[in-house]
Amino acid sequence: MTIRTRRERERAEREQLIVTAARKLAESEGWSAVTTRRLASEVEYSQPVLYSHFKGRDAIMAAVAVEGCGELATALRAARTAAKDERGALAALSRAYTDFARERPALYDAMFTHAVDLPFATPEAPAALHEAFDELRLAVEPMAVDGDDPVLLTETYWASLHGLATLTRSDRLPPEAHDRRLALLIGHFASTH
Amino acid sequence: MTIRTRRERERAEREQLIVTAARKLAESEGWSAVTTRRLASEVEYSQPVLYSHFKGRDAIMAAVAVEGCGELATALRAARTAAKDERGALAALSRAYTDFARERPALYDAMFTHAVDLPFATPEAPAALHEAFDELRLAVEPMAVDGDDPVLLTETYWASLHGLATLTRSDRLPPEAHDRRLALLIGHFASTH
DNA sequence: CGAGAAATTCTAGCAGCGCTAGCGAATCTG
DNA sequence: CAGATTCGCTAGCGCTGCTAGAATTTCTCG
Repeated sequence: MTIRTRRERERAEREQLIVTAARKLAESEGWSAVTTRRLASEVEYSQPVLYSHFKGRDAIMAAVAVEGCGELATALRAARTAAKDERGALAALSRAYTDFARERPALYDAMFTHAVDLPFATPEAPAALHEAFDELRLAVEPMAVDGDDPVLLTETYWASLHGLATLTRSDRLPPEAHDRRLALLIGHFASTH
Repeated sequence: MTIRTRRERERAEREQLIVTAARKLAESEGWSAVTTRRLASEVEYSQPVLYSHFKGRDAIMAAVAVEGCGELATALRAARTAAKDERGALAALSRAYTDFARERPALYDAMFTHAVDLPFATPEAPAALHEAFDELRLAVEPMAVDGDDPVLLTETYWASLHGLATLTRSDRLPPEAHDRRLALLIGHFASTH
């Protein structure tokens, strides 16, 4: 029994090793550099070992994405709770969100750009994902007026942040005006505050 | 001279054939199905012919993207000019934009999601791209208040539409509430109209 | 302790990818 | 019609994700 648990623990550790290596490699050289061969050599195992942990390359990306959601949630919470009023909280959270996307592009892509078969807008979605969305909701909710559905409003605001983050990072929007676009967005969503 | 022009015309026709085939293939089976071998067989030439027209696979995607921009501009113009007032124009254009992304996902990805080395936010950007952005601007501009920079406001609104389109299409936002999210967005950007 | 069973990891390989060198055929020039 | 030039082809390189089956290690039990 103890042997079984030890082996299971070692297996879990190796799985974490793989996810960490994949993430590190993606962050430093982009997802195109994360090949199964390269990743296998990085963790000092052979290729097929990866497939005993994950269904395929995409499943590894999904695991990295879930990790990223947890960190995004943490970053958003820190920004939100440090602000002194509701509008300040929304501004700080928005800044934290787009900073996260800019500074960890590979992680962000795995989470929100790359096609990945994670359940999202359902209860079965990973807890970390719900946490990140809840942080958004806590900052956006206070801006709701009269009949606004808070969840729908949060989804809409999230989409705006996501659009700004992705279009700016791919140079489809000039980066130097990012702050002013963010201010415009906040201005329109928090006009009554 | 006439021989030269004839050959140039034939070359241009073949190039268009490639772009059209690439687009068709991408729309029906996704970009992952657009391999150089498959595309070559589709146009009934050998692989290396593609490389005499385009630098590589990405350049073919870029050509498809430019075509897509032209069609998006057309769709946006039709929606905008058919509306009877400014707010209606913004609503119609927004709907047309997200419809375009939903109905032509591969085309939309080539234009705005896939990393592609097209000049975007510069004067050297393809004319079709400027046309599409101008359509957005013409609909958004009337919503600007006092000191708002119309271009920045357009960029911000575009980002919001882009975020809604991409997150909805990848099932990261529940599709059935798309209309209500769009209404919320318009409500916040056109609050004074 | 040591042989058989079971679990695990590795080697080797498949089919397909983007891309290119270099040869043969078709076309144009004088 | 011969020589030069352009053109498109065949063949191949190094890579990809993924997997079958052999080989090795680990555990079980007489």
